[in-house]
Amino acid sequence: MPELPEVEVVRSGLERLVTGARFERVEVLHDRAARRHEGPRSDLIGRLEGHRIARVRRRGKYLWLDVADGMDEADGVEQPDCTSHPAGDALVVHLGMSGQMLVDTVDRRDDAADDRHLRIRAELSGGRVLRFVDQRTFGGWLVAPLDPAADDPTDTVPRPIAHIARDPLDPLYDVEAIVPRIRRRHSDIKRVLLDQTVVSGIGNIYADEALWRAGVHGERAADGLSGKRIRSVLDAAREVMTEALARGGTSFDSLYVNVNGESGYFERELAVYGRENLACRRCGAPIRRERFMNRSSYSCPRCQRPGR
DNA sequence: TATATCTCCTGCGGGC
DNA sequence: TGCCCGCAGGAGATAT
Repeated sequence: MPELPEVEVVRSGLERLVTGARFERVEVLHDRAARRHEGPRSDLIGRLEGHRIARVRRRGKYLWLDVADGMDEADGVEQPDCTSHPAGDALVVHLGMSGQMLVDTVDRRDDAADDRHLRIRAELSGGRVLRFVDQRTFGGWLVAPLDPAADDPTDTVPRPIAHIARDPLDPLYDVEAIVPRIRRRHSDIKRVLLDQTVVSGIGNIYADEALWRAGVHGERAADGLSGKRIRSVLDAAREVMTEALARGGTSFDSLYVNVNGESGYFERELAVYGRENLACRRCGAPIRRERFMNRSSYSCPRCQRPGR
């Protein structure tokens, strides 16, 4: 279940392996993988083939590849300036529940399990192959124009994700501006944390972990919490995701892997998520699992009081 | 306008 | 062994 740390691990891997490469051949093997692209799959393919990957960027759980005209290093031709913000298109990728972006060399033989769930395959210059593998097909690719960011005209963001808020690891993340926004919401604090238009990158796992660290129950009303409490929740979210990123992300199974197909190790350090009936690492009380928003929420009944 | 709920999807595990 | 059902959950669509 890729959340911000897992997506950042993938982004940094892609940045290292595919920046500067050119899309030579793109195959969309499953329509659902391109369902959010406006236009037929041929349009998506046409806007990638022959174009070069200038940068790999991320906001929250979305990552995108700036695609620019121009030749790559192998062509021996001068490249355009990648440090500016190129107007043009971006390949936007969302991993959904089970998406993987795998980078291999052309001569690697795909194994059967990957073949079964291979949704998009892209041959790149330099002999690499970028494969989008997605078992549950919640993820996908789309190509869209880059627009100036609303809060920074010198920055750009793909148009379909302009509504996504900056995440806690973003240099322009402004916690002081977010706290009053959250305090105006008449909704459960966990529901607000999962709203990607308020703060992005937080999913079910890290929401539970952040709330546990801050000692706040997820069903507390956001507009009933003090600014200090909300700030402590947001700070806890940033801390836990920073720690998870340092350990390569959280993996429960083979569904989340980096670009080399390797898993992260943060699952071992989760305090509440997936630990039903196990002792709270802080007070020893058994961790409780409850249904919330049609999914599971984990909390400590002693450290996190639901309030009145 | 704000908030809540539904829907999509596939593989796994448990129960029968 | 095979079938059925619940579960996992991000985010857009739809309902209230």
